[in-house]
Amino acid sequence: GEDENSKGEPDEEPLYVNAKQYKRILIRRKARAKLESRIPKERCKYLHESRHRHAMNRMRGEGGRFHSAQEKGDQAGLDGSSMPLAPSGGATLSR
Amino acid sequence: PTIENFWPNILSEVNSIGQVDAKHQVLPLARIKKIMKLDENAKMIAGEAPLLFAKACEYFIQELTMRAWVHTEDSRRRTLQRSDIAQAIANYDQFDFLIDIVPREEIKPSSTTK
Amino acid sequence: MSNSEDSQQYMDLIVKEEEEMSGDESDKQDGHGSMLREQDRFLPICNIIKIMKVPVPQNGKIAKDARECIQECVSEFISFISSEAIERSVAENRKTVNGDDLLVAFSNLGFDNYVEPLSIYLQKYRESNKSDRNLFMDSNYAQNEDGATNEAMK
DNA sequence: AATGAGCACGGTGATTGGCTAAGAA
DNA sequence: TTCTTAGCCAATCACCGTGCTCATT
Repeated sequence: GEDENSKGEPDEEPLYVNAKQYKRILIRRKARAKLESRIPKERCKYLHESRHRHAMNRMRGEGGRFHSAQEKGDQAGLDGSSMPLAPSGGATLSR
Repeated sequence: PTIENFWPNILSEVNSIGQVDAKHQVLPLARIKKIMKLDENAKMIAGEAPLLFAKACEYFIQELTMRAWVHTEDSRRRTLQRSDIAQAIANYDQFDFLIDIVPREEIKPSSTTK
Repeated sequence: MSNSEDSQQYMDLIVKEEEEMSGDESDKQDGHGSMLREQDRFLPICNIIKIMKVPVPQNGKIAKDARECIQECVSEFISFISSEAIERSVAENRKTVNGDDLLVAFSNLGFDNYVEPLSIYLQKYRESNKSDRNLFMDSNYAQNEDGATNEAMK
């Protein structure tokens, strides 16, 4: 059952853990504390600047998905060679 | 696919393996070794150690995810979230070593800790 | 006559120091020791997701928080077991942590379920390596099934 | 002899964001 | 109901694996 401490402050109740792991948990706590200063406090938005730029510059379909290489330069208007992609009409999404 | 069948299935799975393909692993061995090397007491590491960890991590991820998904279904959701993992850790004493990584306070739903 | 053209050289070197920083703003180095990146502390998130999807039904989703949570748990899992295994190898005056140290560590820390599958996996890995070596070395001598080396060689 | 650390190199799969349905609230 | 968010695509390039030398046992 619950054991309420005589003090009106629920500071820390005894937390029981796996007896086989208890000692190692304490050792790991100290090891992580030593590395704490080298660990950034929060996760960054992306890992690599180059891959971020790559994703931003990539060709995208109508639904925001990445699309096969069509042309890198977004300036269209060369001669009207037909592209076998994007048949007009119909539904846009499919699972 | 239930929890009581998990380890028996793993056992029959390893038994059916013919030759161990150390080449194409799901988890990169170099990264596992790097994490091991973060320990200041680590000096030399045998080549079989990262390979064993690669398999062990697969089992660990699957079991933890499976036990967390139970709580996802209990809450009638279709998306596994962090609180489900916190619940799974709190309900299995083999996961006690994660008590600092995912503290007990993170358990959102109404349920008395036992 | 003193000159003043040297400074250009330093400029080039400094410019050449093109470092890619992942974060947007200000974390470069803190105190003593280089900052650890996520690539050094965690396994790739994409591989983690692949494994997580195995026990989850096909139409199930996985939140971003949950992925990163598992990612952190796996790193602690490795460090936790490693710490025990390394201590055992040091206690036996060995500099190298081997697979058997890990198996003992799994057992001592209460991961009894892991021991048997990993033992079988380790055994199969070792005999796979031996058979590969025997084939490449010299195919003059026949090999034994149980892996015991022929002792009648002189 | 056997085996791992530390390097350089080349091949390759992890990384990556916009849109919108799926679903948490 | 409202509004947050995870899956969906595939091309680059950082990193993983490999093969070498050298050290240790």
